[in-house]
Amino acid sequence: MTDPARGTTQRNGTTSPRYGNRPTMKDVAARAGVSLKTVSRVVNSEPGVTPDTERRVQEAITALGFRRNDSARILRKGRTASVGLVLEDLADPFYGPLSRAVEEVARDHGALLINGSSAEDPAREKELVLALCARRVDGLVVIPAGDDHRYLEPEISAGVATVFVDRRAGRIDCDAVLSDSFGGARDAVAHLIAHGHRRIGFIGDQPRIHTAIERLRGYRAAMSAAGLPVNEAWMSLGATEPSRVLAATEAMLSGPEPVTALFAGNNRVTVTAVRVLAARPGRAALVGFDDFELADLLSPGVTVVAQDAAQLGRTAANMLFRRLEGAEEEPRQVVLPTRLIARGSGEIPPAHNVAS
Amino acid sequence: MTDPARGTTQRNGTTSPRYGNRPTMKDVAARAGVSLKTVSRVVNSEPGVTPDTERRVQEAITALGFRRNDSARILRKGRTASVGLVLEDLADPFYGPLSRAVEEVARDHGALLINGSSAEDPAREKELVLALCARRVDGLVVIPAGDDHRYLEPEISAGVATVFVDRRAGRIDCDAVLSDSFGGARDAVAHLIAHGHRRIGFIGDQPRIHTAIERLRGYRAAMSAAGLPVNEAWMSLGATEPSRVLAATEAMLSGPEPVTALFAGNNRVTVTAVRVLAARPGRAALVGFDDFELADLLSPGVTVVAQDAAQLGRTAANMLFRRLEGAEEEPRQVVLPTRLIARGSGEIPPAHNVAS
DNA sequence: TAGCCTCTAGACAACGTTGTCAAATTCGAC
DNA sequence: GTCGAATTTGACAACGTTGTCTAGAGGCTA
Repeated sequence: MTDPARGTTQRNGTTSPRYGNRPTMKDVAARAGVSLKTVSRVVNSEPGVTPDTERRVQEAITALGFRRNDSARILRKGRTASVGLVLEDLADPFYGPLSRAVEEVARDHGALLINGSSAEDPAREKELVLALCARRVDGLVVIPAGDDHRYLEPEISAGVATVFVDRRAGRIDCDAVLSDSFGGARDAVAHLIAHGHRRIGFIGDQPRIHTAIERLRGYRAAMSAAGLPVNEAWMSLGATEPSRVLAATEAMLSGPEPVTALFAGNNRVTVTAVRVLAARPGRAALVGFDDFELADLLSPGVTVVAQDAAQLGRTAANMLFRRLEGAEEEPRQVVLPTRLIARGSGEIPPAHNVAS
Repeated sequence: MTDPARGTTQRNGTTSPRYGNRPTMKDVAARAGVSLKTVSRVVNSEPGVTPDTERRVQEAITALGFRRNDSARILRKGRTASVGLVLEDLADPFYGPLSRAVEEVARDHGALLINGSSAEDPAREKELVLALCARRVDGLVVIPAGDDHRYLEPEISAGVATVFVDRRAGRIDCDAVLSDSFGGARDAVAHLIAHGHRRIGFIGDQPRIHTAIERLRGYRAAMSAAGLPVNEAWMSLGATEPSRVLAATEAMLSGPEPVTALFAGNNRVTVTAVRVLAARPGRAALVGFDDFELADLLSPGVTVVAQDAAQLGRTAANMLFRRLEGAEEEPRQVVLPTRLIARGSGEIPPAHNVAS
């Protein structure tokens, strides 16, 4: 037995396919009494096959239940017709639509989507990205967890088209599609200031993450533009798990200089903040980054800076396929605008909240 | 040029890798002055290589930026270490956690996940499933859109392990992991009846979909167990897009025999129903199938029959890998229980709602 | 030093497909 | 009936990897 992939090399007939395995073009060819290449031609609808021959081949294909092995095809053709998507967590409602949008564009180009969740762990991001490269995906869409992507350089220069989404690539020059985190954050905080707030808290993601820094920058810019001082205790960057956000929120609302309004740095933080505020007496104002379903039905409705996740995905995927079709431009960074949606929670005046 | 996959066959040195393409083991071997097989041994950490040889090979690998081509490996080994997941829509918050759960199990088994959205279109489901089979995924997790899966028979008997989730397979005998749609729906409606409702509406998914039928059955069972008559106008199955659900809800609430409570057949229907009810004077009771984020923060909180999407995915993936590891049991159907979570919206008594 | 055994390394075929090229066949026109 | 062109078909190599088998180098014992 020189045959590694076969469990049993026994045969169930004369020239029929090997037992327990799928028939190949060779099997089809034998059954139809034609050559391998003719089968290939029929399977790929290539010209130059008599209707009669084609019929015989088709019959053999049906009879044997043949299906072309795309692994072999990929190896031969050098293109996998698949793109990889690495994101943080598919279960996060922000990434679902993004992933779906990438998938749709891929589908329009006849490609399948392989995705993986990094769980916000840089090591796992790298592991996933490299596994996808080993599979020779034609292109990669990456929502990075880490901040150093030099490990991707050999892959990119070997021809793996890559587009970063939502966060910039770290230490390499690469296509990216971003939301205007800075501007959006600035607008959010300006909105709170316009409604009379002077002590505003910011709870954001881990400082390793690009958007967290940008949003903090926007927060500072808005405060400074209004001539307001900023207290270190009003800014908290870290993991977005509920327990930490809860603690940070409580601390800001009850410190020596309690904030009267909160700016939440992403959808998960916002939801936790809503819970905390709902459980507290008094009402603090709140604006969140990212829109979320039902934000309008809460009371008060939650004011948010919305970014279009699907549009991010679509834009990135389109850039990717443009590159795959041979575009040789310099790496580009596209920044999509955000939109402030006022629903009430940002318009609660400070007087309602603070005793004195 | 007998070389299809290469754009240019020019070389950039003597034995260096081909221009514009990735180096192969052959290139590494040439550079390290060893044979192909030795490189393979190093790459796969096989024993029988001197430390010195190994070092030379590693150096060549690093210098050339070699990464093993998994397409070739897959072809040779006969296993792709990937599983396919076909679902309805990755952007739906119900499927995100499910997909993530499948991914985690796959990851534990060293496999990647390829997913595709059927958009609830049976033709597209079939197309996707067969594309995945052509890629020779080791296994398939399918949330079916169609109701006839005989097209999968040759694939399954050729060895593609397959598990259906959330909905039963149509016209074939296959592993499946389901939620107790019947029981959950019965509980939901019984809850409404217990709070005094006698005219209850049901808005569900398209009747082609297994869960829609089961939930309708549960609705009827609860009504009939309470000795309540059922009016055809109180039941509406169809697409879950907001416009239809809105129309159906309005019709039930304002017909000649208006309902005083609604049972919504899935998360999307529930959310639309919440919107409709919020915009109307008077309060109708509501229970939804599927839990959703923030259901507890609405006023009133939305009572739901919760199913654990992640658990569905995890269970299915585990069944899949058990099969892949050689389990030869009969096809099994696992039914996971649902849980009624009372939050208030189901406890609104009919008197509050109807004028007379 | 012969004989045997172990360990390292390489030659070669195979996985299932597609591109190239050449052979065989058909057809029409002279 | 012959020639040339067009059409259909097939033989073969190649994609990049891994499994098998064998050759050689080196160590040990007698």
